[in-house]
Amino acid sequence: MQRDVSRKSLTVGLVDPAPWLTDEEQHLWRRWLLVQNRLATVLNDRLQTDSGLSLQDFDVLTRLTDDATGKIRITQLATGLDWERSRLSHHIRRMQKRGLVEREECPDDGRGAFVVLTKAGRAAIEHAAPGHVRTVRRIVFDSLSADELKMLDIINRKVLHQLET
Amino acid sequence: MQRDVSRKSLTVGLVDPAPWLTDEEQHLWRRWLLVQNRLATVLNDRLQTDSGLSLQDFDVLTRLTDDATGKIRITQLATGLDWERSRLSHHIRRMQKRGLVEREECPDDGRGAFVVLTKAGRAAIEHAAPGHVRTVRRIVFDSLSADELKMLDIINRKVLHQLET
DNA sequence: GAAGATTGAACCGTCAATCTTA
DNA sequence: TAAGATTGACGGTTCAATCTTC
Repeated sequence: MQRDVSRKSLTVGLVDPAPWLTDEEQHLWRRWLLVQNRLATVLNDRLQTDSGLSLQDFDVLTRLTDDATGKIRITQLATGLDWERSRLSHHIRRMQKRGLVEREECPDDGRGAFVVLTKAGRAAIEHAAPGHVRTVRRIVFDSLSADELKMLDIINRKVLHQLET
Repeated sequence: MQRDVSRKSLTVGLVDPAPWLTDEEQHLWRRWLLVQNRLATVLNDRLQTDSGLSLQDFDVLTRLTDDATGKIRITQLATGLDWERSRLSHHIRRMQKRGLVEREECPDDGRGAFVVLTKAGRAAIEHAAPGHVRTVRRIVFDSLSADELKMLDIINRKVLHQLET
């Protein structure tokens, strides 16, 4: 493989520079970043247009419908979403203002709190889900073969594992 | 494959609901989103700690070093980064305040402007690049086989293509 | 003191409006 | 009128500080 000569200047003068990415690696890497950004943007825009929800709203509401009672402890929800607690707290405040969720005190633990799905919140996700699922299906699952999907998941497991070190 | 029964409630009452994702598909999909978020977070944190640059700063500076003159027209840079022009404009202002880049008028086109790499900007990316490349190598390229990398790029091409429709 | 949660400040990204020049 | 670019307002995210309860 060819080294990327356009970046030679970055390594001049260094004794043992880290090897830069090859052209091929760099194209792969940039394309990957591009897909990540575009995917989030497209999904968000569709969802927003179709149902007035953001991808984040959708994720929160989905977790709430996962539970039969429609309510979850804040920290548990934050962990499940892989969000910081403060991020969730801010987001809940904004969703509450729009009537999608409510807060509720926790009887067991005076420090704790629940997020509760409202009727409007349930209606919102029921309205949004079919279209969103169709979009995800069309962009991801319908355009990749079973083998590709399997390999993609293996790759993601490996990268995730590497991210934890 | 099993349908995800926990989500049955979302489709009750709809005549021809879009099929929800199967359990397997949903795990794959959520893991993919998780990897995207974690990857960006980890790379950003490392870069920030090691060199005081954000991933976005790094991208901008890299594009500037790609050009031998170290300056690019705003719109061209925005296109290359796949950013909105206004986003780039805001970002350039913040980077300018930190001395990493400067603006320069365009002699050919009175409306246009260049972003120019400063000495400090060049020093910053030369300092940041080796560590960042090492991180990317470790997390992505070293942990995946040649076949997996090839497949990953094919997958990304397909998804990207699907995103354009 | 530690855990659950919220808050405010600062920064980032998007959108619509604006300004200037072609 | 359209293209290049900037701006201000607004919502989203992080970080550190805070408050309460365990």
